[in-house]
Amino acid sequence: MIRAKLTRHATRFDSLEQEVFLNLWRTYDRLRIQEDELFGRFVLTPQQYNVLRLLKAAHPEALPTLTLAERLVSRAPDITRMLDKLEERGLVIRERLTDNRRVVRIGITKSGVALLEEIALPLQECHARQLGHMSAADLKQLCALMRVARDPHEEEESSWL
Amino acid sequence: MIRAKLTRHATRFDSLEQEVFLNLWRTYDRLRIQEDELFGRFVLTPQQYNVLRLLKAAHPEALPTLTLAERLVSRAPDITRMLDKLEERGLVIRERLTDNRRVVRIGITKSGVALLEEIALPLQECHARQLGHMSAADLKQLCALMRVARDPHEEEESSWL
DNA sequence: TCCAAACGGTTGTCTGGACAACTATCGTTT
DNA sequence: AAACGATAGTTGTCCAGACAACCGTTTGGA
Repeated sequence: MIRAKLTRHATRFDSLEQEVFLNLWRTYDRLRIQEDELFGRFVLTPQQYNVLRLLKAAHPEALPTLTLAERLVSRAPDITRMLDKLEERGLVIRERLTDNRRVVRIGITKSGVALLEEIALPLQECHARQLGHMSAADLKQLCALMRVARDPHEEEESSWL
Repeated sequence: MIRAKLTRHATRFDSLEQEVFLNLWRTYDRLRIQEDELFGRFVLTPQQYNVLRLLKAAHPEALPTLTLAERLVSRAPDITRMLDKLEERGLVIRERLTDNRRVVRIGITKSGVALLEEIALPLQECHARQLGHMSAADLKQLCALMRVARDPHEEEESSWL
């Protein structure tokens, strides 16, 4: 019996940790397909949506470029060009401060907010399709376990959410 | 009290489902940074490593290109070019079957196997760094919950692992 | 037996992500 | 006040991921 268990892990995964990571990757990938399809309809990448979401949360404040980049769910070395595209579409505005001309503050525009509102409902439906089959208790526990999992990999209280 | 709870979710997430998905994304991203660094040292992407892993598991059998693509953790429309690169480096070989000339079978080479063996130990260390702080029980539960989460999004028994 | 559809991969092309090198601005030192 | 380093973004360049169009091969009828 012990043998059987060992064999199972030995053949498919090198370790329990690897199993978790591959499960995480797979799960993320499967769920992401849904999101991609949704955001694709609005010509947005998930990261771009995240930028807008954060800016709306900060609204009517504007955020410095790099502060914004730090708060994103996923790392974004490409933040400048992402903002270029959002600015071209009139979803955000850049303003260079007068007291410190190095800083560029980013704010969400009216049409940015409008786009978010347009997305809100279909996004909720998307979330329901993704995870609607799970109980609230399971969802909470899943959150909790993932928080434990990545805890050592977060620098002190980074506010990515 | 109820108000406070509602407010918390209302401001940061639109729903519990969204919270789970963003947690998943974030957790995947944080842990992936470690893997990327590791595979980068061997000039491999995680997907390329996955290809080699699957081929080694199938060894000495060879797998048709698209069968291989299906089994990958993450979707790979780019499978041809990925295999091009692995072939150039002599890590895999392609052979066109004589009885059905449409099919290209992919096999891992000796030096492919050798590379995997070289990676094995540092990879284990990487996994330990990623998730070594969690108990086996928590890891198992995390796996179980993720399996439930993506269950409806898997076509019948896809063998990605 | 000949043609259309299906299969199995490949290629063209575009976009996004990654890292490093660079510019402009500011604060501080001497 | 010139010079150094630190800060805040930007740009150059390359590679991976995505989708669609394509090509050679096989198969299953008419």
